[in-house]
Amino acid sequence: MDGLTERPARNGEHGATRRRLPPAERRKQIVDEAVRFFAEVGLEGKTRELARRLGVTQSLIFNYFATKDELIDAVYEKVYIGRLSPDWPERLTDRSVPIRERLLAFYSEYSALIFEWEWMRIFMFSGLAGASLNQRYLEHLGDVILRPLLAETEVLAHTDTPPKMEDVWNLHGGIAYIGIRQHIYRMPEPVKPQDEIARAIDKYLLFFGIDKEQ
Amino acid sequence: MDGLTERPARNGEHGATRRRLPPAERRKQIVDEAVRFFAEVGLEGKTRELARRLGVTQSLIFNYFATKDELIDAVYEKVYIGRLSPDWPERLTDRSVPIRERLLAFYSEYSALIFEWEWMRIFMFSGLAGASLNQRYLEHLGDVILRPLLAETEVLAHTDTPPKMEDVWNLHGGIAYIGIRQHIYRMPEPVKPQDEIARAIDKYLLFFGIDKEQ
DNA sequence: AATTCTATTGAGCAGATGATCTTTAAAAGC
DNA sequence: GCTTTTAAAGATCATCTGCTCAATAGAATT
Repeated sequence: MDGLTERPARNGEHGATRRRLPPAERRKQIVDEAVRFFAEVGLEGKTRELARRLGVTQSLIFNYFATKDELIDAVYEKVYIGRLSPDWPERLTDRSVPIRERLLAFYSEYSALIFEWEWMRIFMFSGLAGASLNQRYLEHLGDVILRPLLAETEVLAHTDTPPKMEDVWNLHGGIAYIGIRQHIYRMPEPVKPQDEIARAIDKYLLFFGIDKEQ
Repeated sequence: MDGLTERPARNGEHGATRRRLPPAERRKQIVDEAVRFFAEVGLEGKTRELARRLGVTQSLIFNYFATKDELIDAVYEKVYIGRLSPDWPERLTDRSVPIRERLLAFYSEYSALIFEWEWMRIFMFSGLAGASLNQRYLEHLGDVILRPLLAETEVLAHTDTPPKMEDVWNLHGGIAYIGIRQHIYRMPEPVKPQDEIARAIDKYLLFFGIDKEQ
């Protein structure tokens, strides 16, 4: 109506208006910002607001993604891909290393990934939305991480109550909940998350009478 | 344009069109359906779709709620109010009963409440949206349930590592994660959730060397 | 410096969405 | 049975939203 609609603001970088990026670079820029943006406001965040944050026009987004769903797919891909390192199954089952050490190493690395603000929130948003990626990720996690972990526990367990898959999920859930509290419920971060993880692991091992040095 | 916009469908109840309800009753009907609806699709669910499910016109909703936010507030109120029974703090600290029994009783009742599909999802949606109700609920939970629980644990603990608030959160989180897996991530429900809760509690007590009969 | 190529903008459309207001008709009072 | 009251429907508005497309201008090539 007024001819002033959707004028892009200055680009944050260097405070100068930077136009005409190479397509691959611009595409990456859009996806990166979209990850932050959707993590903050949810997948129903509006493309005009995203464009404003990018300092470009809204129509530019549709030059790189045919539909908003396609952009969301790119966000999913960026966030989900490479999250589960393929060498963990091997390291978790390396019996030359004490189980406690293996667990500490795994959850030290893994928590650094999943306690990330963007991952945690997009994972939750996509879970609520019923995205199949979410369920597939958890199935995969169960198959390549938790099930092997159960097998390791079974080998070492000394108690008469045999370990069950649910016990591994309980260990995992108790740790994941640290991130949920922080990033979804916005509660303060524990002073030393790594210590809490270690205690959760020790609680788990003790329950099955597993010696820490084993 | 065509004069056919937004004609309400038949009301599900008795298959008959039921019109002109007493205001209090209609209001309750709207809130009840809104709870289900928003739990399913999120708080950005559209009022027209809600009206369709109710079998009424969209404008009727705004006859009972000035704005959509006001409706959402009513949903929050309905879902949050009375969730934390006021007599739990007392029962959790009743030392004439063994701690394991107290914990089992509490989490048996509490999990029945929080493992509810609607609660779990609306709690998560409102948490992601940053609703203050969410943080206030968790603060309250920490104050009246978890902190007293820590005190009880401290009294009975036999180990040299003193229990910390984070340990109680870990117990709680591991249990809450059962519901999250089921209702947010849509994974299958554990066969016997009560058994898993019992195991989580035993794990917790064992870690602090607390005798189950104590 | 002129030309070409194409990343980006500017303008706008069609349908959706929260909200308003007038009209209709179900039920209570007489 | 007629009147009054008001719950609910019907119509519509202003704005928002995903998306399209022609016009513009930045940069590489010649």
